[in-house]
Amino acid sequence: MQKKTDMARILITSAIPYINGIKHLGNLVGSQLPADLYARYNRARGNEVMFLCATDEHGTPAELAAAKAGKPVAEYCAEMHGVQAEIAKGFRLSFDHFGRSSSAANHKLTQHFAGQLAEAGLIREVSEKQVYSHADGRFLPDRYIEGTCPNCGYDKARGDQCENCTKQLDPTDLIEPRSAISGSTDLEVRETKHLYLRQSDMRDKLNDWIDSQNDWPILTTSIAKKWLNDGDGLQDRGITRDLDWGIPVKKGSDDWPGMEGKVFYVWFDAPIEYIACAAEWAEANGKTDADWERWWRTDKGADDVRYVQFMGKDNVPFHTLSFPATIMGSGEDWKLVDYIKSFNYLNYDGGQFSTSQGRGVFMDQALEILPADYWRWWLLSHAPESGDSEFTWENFQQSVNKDLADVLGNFASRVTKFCRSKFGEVVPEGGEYGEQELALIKELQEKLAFYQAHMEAMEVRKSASYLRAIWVAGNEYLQSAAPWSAYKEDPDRAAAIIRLSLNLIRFYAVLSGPFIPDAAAKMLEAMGTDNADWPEDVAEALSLLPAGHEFTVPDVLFAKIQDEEREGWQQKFAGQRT
RNA sequence: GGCGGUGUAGCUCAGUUGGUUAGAGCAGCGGAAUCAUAAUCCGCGUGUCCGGGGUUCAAGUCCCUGCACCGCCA
Repeated sequence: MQKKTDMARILITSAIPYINGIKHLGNLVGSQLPADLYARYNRARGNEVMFLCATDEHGTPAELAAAKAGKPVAEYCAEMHGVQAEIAKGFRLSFDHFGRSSSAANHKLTQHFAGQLAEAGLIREVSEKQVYSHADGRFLPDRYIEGTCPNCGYDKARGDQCENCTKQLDPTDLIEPRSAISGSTDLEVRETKHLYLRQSDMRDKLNDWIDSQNDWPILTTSIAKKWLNDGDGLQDRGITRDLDWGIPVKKGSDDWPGMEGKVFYVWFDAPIEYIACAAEWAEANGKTDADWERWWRTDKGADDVRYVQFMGKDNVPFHTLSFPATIMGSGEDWKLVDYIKSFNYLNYDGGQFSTSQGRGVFMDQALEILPADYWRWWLLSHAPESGDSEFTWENFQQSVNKDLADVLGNFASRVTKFCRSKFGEVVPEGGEYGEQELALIKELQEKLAFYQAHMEAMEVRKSASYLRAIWVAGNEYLQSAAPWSAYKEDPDRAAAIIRLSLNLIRFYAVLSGPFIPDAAAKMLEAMGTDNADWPEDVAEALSLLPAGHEFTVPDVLFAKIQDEEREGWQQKFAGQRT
C-alpha cells in the first residue's frame, strides 16, 4: 500500500490528434499510447493522476474534409470526435477526459489568453496581403493556391513552395494562380489585418527556461534551441486567420475592433485545449472550477503537480516555445510543463506510415484484426525512443507470439492446469517456501526495482524488457523447481511450488497492467481476486493468495498469430487504404 | 543549401561521464524436461562496432573527414 506522504500528483497530456480522419499506429505510439502507459503506471503506484487528451478540430483541413463528406463542419467534427473516442476506448486509452478543442471551455480560455497577452503588450497587429477566392468565398492559405512556378515552369506549384524545384514561393509569385480547392482562377489579393504573438520579445525568457531543463532529452532541447537561435532567432507568429470555423477573435469577453469575422489560428488554440480539457472534465463530472484549477494554476494548488507531455518530434517546437510563450506571456500563474517526452517515427515495412497516402495500419483496422493488448505490447516494446523504428509483420508476429503467448500466457496456463489436475482449482496447502523460492524472490525484487526506475524515467522499451525478464524468471523457476517431478515423491513440496506460482500470476497481472490491461484483468479474475495492489515487498506479494483460496483456469490469454493470418494481413495492408 | 539524427551479430535494438576478452531479445544449432498455447529451461555468437585520419596509456564511446540513409528548415 502507498503511504500518503509518497503520493505525487501527475498531470499528463498526450499531443492532441487532428480531427481529420483516423490515426495510424505511428501516431498512436508517438503520444497517446506511451502517455497511457505512464498514466496507468502512476495510478497503480497510488499517485493522483490527471490524464488528458482531445481532438484538434479547427483549421482549413477540417473544413475541407467536412465539405468532402458533404456535412457542416461542426457536425463533421462532432461525428469524427465520436469515432476517435470509440477507437481510443478500443485501445484502452485511459483518459480522464477526451475533450474537443472546439469546446465552449476552450473558446473562453483561448479568448482569455489572447486578452491577457494583449494587455501585456505581446500582441501586435499586422496588415498583410492574402489571396481571396470569390468562388470559394474564402481566403486561401498559401498551400491551397496552385499555379505555374516562375522558376521552373512546373504547373502544380503551391503558393508556399514549388514541389518540383523546391523553390520557396509567395502566392503572388505564381503564374496563373488558381484555387486548389475549386480550381477557380477568380482570385483577388486583399489587404487583411492579423494579430501576431510577439514571441521574439520573449526569446531570452524562453531561452533561460529551456536552459534550465537539464534533464530533458536532447531530441527535445535541440529542436527548441534551433528555433530560438536559427537565423534571426525566434519569429513572431500570426495567431489569427480569415476563416469561419474556429474560435472568434476576442479580447477576453470583449470584442476586438478590426478583428470581426476572424478566428484564432489553430496552433494558438490547440495547446490551450490541454487546459480547457480539464475544465471540460470538471463540467462533465459535476466538479467545480477549483477542482480543475488545482491541476493547472500554481496559485490554486498546482504547485506540487508534475506536468508531463508526450508527443512526436514534429510537435516539439509548439510545446517548447509557442505554448510556453502563451503561458508565460499571460502573466498569470499557469502550470508550465515539467518534462517533455518526445518520440521519433515508426516506419512501416521499409517506408513511412502515411495518413495522406493511406500507407500502413490504421487504428481502427488494427483493432479489427487483433485485441488491443497485442498492439500495445508490440508498439510499446518497440517504441521509437532513440531513433526511428520499424514495423514489420514478421517481427510483430514473432514478438507477440513469443512474449505474450509463450512466455506469459503459457506460464499462466501451465501453472493453473497442473494445479487443477493435482490439487483442484484451489491454492494448495502444504510445504514451505525454501531456498529456491527465496532466490526467486530476491531476483524479482531486484528486477522490480529496475522496472520501476525505468517506468518513472519513461524509458518505455527498457521498462518492457524488464517486465519481460520478470515473466521469464517465473518460467525459469518453474523449470528448475519442477513440481511435476516433486509431486511424485513429495506432494507437499509440489504444493508449495504451485502456491507460489499461482501467486506469481497475480503478481504478473499487477505489474503488466500498464502495458496489457485486458490480459491483466483476466489474470486477476482467474485468480479470484480484485487485489491489484502494487507489490512493495515481493515476499509479501507472493503470499497474498493463501492456501485454500479458489481460482479458475483462464481461457487461453493470447492466441498465437498463425503464419497464414500474418500473410493475409501483409497482403491486405500492402497497398493503400481504400 | 543549412541544421539535426542514424549507421553495432541474419533481424529488432542496448551500449551510462572513453577503461579488462563488445551485449540483450528473436531467429539458427545442440541438449534437458514433459506441467503447459509443440509451450518451457540450459548451452553455443571473431561481428572490418559504415570507411579514413587524429587525440589518448586506452575509443563503438571524443575530434576531423568521407560515404550511405532519414528527418526538419530555408
